[in-house]
Amino acid sequence: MANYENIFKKVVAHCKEYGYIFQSSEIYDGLAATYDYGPNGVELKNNIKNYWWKSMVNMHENIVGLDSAIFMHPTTWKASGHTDAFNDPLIDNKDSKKRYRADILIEDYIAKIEVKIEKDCLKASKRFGDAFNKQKFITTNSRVLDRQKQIDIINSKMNAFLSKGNLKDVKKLIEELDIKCPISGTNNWTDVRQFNLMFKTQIGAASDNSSDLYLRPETAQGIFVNFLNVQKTTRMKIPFGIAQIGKAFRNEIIARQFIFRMREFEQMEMQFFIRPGEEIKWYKYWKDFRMKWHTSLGMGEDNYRFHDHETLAHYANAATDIEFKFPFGFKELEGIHSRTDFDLKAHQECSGKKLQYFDPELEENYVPYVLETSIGLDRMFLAILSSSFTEEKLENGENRVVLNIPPILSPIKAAILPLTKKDNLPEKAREIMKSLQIDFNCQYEEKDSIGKRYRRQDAIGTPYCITVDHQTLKDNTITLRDRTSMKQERISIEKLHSIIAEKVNISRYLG
RNA sequence: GCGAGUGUAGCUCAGGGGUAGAGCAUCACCUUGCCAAGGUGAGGGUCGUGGGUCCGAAUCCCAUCACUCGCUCCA
Repeated sequence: MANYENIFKKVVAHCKEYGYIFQSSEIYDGLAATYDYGPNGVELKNNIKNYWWKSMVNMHENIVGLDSAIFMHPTTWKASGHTDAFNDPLIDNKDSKKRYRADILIEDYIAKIEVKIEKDCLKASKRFGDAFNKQKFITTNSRVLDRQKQIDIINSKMNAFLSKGNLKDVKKLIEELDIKCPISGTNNWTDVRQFNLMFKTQIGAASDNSSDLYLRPETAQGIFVNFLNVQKTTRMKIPFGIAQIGKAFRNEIIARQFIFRMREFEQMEMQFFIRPGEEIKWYKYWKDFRMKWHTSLGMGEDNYRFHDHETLAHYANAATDIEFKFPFGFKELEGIHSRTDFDLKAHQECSGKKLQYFDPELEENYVPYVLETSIGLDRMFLAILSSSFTEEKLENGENRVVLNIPPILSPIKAAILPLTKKDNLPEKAREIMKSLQIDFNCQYEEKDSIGKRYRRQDAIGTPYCITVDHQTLKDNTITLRDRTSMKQERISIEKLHSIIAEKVNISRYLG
């Protein structure tokens, strides 16, 4: 485990040293869990986006793209359930230092009373034997009725306090019920505090007549509210999908582990609209398809696994995660959720606009069901970097650090290196650079020894190094060095373009 | 928010009351020319910030800020 942490630290340091990721606002001591993508980072990120977009949008006739705004009408979040579900009242026990959701503490207390009722029933059924009628017992037995009354009172009090945001009374209720911390066994509680997991901001420059807005906590809702716009303008027929890449914001209580969990992050989402009743078929299809996308990159099939959810979110009836083996263990990389018609129905109710589809085959109107695939772009970035980071011991005893990034995703595809700075080699090298850079991101370097330049390119994951030497001037050949094997091959300049193109050709991966 | 740890050069770190250090990196010149480490020279730091103790603080004390890790949350 210590070794894993070590590798993770090295990856983080490597990201900074080679221009992949910087701490945000570093000159002001940084901002917690916020990071900037440097020159190589932004290239890798764009390449990941492109690889996803190609596979999801361009290669599916029935999936189209969208880029919806980060600002949305506040009612959106009412409809999606985020305004309620993203608001957690939290309370700490001062003795055990444990933090709990205040409402769950109370609910657990209620659950205990319910267990008592069950026990009463059990006892009674033994006593009455076959004549026992549970329904009748519950509605008539005075002890059960008392317990039920207690539950109802607690529930209504809690709901009243929570909906009014009356946190002091929530604490009072916990104290009245003498709810104790399961760890410390004491009722030494802090005040209840509200954690709003959505970022709030205002629209309108004058603060007195501005209205509250939220930064979107997921991109999906922009797709749902545009469902009809997209369907009508593209004349899509169900089943069809809408894909979107964009930033989302969550005020996580803790945001840690480098770019794995940030408050500002980027998602690549696709919502697939289907006939009600066909969700399991499509759930299976997308599970399979998305896993194939991941393994197509060749980063090792053992590094991925599914984690099916047992408890489901308020909108889902089936859910799985694709987990990746990060340096700190298997963690969620992508989610595939069967979201039923929860979202569209909720928007239909909140907006008063019909969000239905007329199915010509079935000759009926319905609110489509939705199958979602949602992958964290930053997590994908971290997955690629942490799995491609390699420290090697070479035969001559030297160490080499190389990023074995899948070539199609590498920020730089080829480095063009004149062996020396003289004898017209730089001019020749720049000539080659010109012929390649329109199709491939290339880098020219003439500083330092050739070995040093190779290692620098290894460290940023450049798949090919092209070295121009004196022989090049005579016969138009160069040496082509492969990043992973370090093998060199003498080839003619005319062949260069097709060799690189073959290596980074997307159909090699997704074909 | 609580607990622990860390802040010294671009990076990795040493120094623990008496003139601010090393390696790597950077820049210049020379040398070499296919796998990071040749030579000479140069630049770069109010030792996270503020206060205190002291003749004197990077060093001791107090406060504060930031980051890292752990706990609570995670659609």
